[in-house]
Amino acid sequence: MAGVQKAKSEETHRRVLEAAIAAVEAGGMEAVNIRKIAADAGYSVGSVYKHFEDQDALLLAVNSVTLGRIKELMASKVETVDEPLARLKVLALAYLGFARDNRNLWMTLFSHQLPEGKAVPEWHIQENIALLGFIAAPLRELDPTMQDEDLAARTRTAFAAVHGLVTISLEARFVGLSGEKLEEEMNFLVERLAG
Amino acid sequence: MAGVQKAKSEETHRRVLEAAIAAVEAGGMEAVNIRKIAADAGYSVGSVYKHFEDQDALLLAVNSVTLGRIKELMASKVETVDEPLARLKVLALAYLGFARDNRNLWMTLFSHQLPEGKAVPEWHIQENIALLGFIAAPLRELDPTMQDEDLAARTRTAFAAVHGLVTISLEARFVGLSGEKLEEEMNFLVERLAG
DNA sequence: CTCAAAAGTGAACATTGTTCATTTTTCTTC
DNA sequence: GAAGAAAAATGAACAATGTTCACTTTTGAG
Repeated sequence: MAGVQKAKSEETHRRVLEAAIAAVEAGGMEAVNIRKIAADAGYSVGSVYKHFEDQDALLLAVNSVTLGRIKELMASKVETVDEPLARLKVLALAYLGFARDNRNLWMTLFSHQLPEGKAVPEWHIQENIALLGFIAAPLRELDPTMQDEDLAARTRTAFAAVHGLVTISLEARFVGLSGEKLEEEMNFLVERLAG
Repeated sequence: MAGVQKAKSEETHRRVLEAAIAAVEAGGMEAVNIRKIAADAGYSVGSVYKHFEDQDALLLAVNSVTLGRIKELMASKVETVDEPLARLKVLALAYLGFARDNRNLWMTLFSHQLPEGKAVPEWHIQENIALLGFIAAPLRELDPTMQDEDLAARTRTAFAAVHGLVTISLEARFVGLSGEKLEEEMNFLVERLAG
């Protein structure tokens, strides 16, 4: 009759996290209200704190899931294209597509900030850096002679540029480009940077 | 003996806004606590609300000042360089420099989000778009044959790419490039996009 | 069966954005 | 200058929400 505690603990963790993800999807970061999350998941407020140290930790967990989804999406795209430059374009468009289709998750991923003094945990930094691998590989293929250090810098630059275009396109403060035109600009950007 | 009301009103507005700017500079967006702002400015909470509809409006005012400073900085740089490509590089590095030197103001400018349903006021959108003019001009010089519509899109793309590089470099979640290497990448980015 | 540990609860507290009835100051009119 | 209206300023009170913790219930081990 052993294992009930473990199963219960895991289910609670999962259901709380799922409720938090659903809340973010529905209403963005601001919608993560501990009382609401607890009620949605079917527990009391106290139980949430048994599984997540505080609201920031919960949001970090949500962001970790989001990053996982992005990584999964990119992994599925990588296999479909051989030619390095074309692959980079597909990756960039996939990243853009994810942001468009999952606006709230994506914005939470990048706008949630830990309070001053609290450092981003190393495992989460690694999750982010892992994404860069998808970009580094084709860049390496395009220029095998590049030094490792330069490749690393160039990879970050390429990612950052694409990320910026996605960011600005979603910003209400700028009148973003929409639809096809945006995708054209994305292709232009990748071609100029990597071509 | 007239004009006292106007002067008082203006001074209160100014001092509240100054306190809010100081708070953001010192501790970021989260440091904007109405009670603290009121105390710092030397007024009661109620007075803050006589001049700013709510916290979002106050932050919007702070962001407007920040944008003004960025604009001023860019305007001062534009005059120093004739050659279009070099001017773009100077502008990009100035933008990066501002973000580094005014991290909290810069991050507040781009991470403060209005609650769902509240639209960014048109005057603030215009303030943002005004920045693009600095970029559009040299791009036009570099390619006078470009269609207006294409120039507008290319301008946004160039700005977005630079903005992305700045963003990522400030993100704790990524291990950003630092110092000289970052400036090298910025120059590379501008050259590839506009050169 | 008994007791310790883990899971779960929810009242209570602290912080903070916001409102509004009230007071104080300034302006206008006579 | 006096009186009333309008504006400026106040701060207590309310509501929402993150967090804690003493307590109850459930599970596991001996």
